[in-house]
Parts: sequence; structure tokens; C-alpha cells
Amino acid sequence: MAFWLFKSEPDVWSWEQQQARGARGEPWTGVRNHQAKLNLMAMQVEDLGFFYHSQTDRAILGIVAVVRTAYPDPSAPDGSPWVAVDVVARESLVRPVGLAEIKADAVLQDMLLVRHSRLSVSPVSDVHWHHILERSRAVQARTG
DNA sequence: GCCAACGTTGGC
DNA sequence: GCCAACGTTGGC
Repeated sequence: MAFWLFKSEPDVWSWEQQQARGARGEPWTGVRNHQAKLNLMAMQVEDLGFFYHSQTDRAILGIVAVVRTAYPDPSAPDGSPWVAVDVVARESLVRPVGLAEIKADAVLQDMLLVRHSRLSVSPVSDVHWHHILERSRAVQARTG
């Protein structure tokens, strides 16, 4: 099983909306970048992904599961190369893990989220996945 | 709101 | 095939 990160502008499609879809899930449409498309095409059913809010929030809020592998993106013109997958909300993180926190963590420095900030769908290594989950379960960093 | 990074387009 | 111009994205 592989791990991924899905980036969404909260004004366009938010974690709250994704959760509200429940077990019906939602097509992940609108990807118009070839690298991100290759990532979508590599996904298998039951792969898991972080749900990340870009722009104002800049944090990982939850976990989604892939429930349908890549198929032609219904939001793209016929004959175009773009694909969608379907994802369902699995759970919210105990505590959101923010981009600033990720950037400050030596273990997470080489995440594509950090190194290639404009890539909207990216793979996440096992190490990074579990490290972020641990951070989300840990009490917020000491404030002194 | 600004700017840097990046991808795409189009002229040559 | 190169490269400048332009549009988009996303962090700050």
C-alpha cells in the first residue's frame, strides 16, 4: 500500500466537504499537471492520502482512502489526458499538522510538499507518513 | 497583495 | 529547438 498527499484550496474543496460526502466519496478532479497525473495513475484502491489545505490554512487535516483508481476526469474535455480518482474521508488527524511545523522538522525536510510546493498530488514515504501521524498524536510543541 | 517558482505557449 | 512572455499556484 502506498501513501500520498492531496492538496486542496479550502475555498474550492475542503476537508469538511470531503467528510460530509461520507462513504460515497468524491472524485478528485481538476488536476492539470502531468507529474500529478502520473501520481493519480499510480494509485491503488485502499492507498491512503493526507488531505492538505493550501493557502490560508497550510495544514494536513485528515486522511482519505482511494476507492476508485484513475479514470478520465469528468471535469476535463473529452479526449484530454487528465484523470481523476475517487477518495473517501477516513479520519481527521488528532491535531492538524501545519506546513511551518513540517518545514521545521528535520525528518520532513525532503517531503515534496516542501521541496516542490506547487505539486498538488504527491507521494509520501512510509517514514514521512508515520512521522506526521506521530506528530499529530503528540501534544502540541511546548510553549514554555 | 506580493512575489517566487514553475509550466505552457508562441515567435523565431 | 530555444527562449522570452505570460499565466497559475501557493507561501508569506
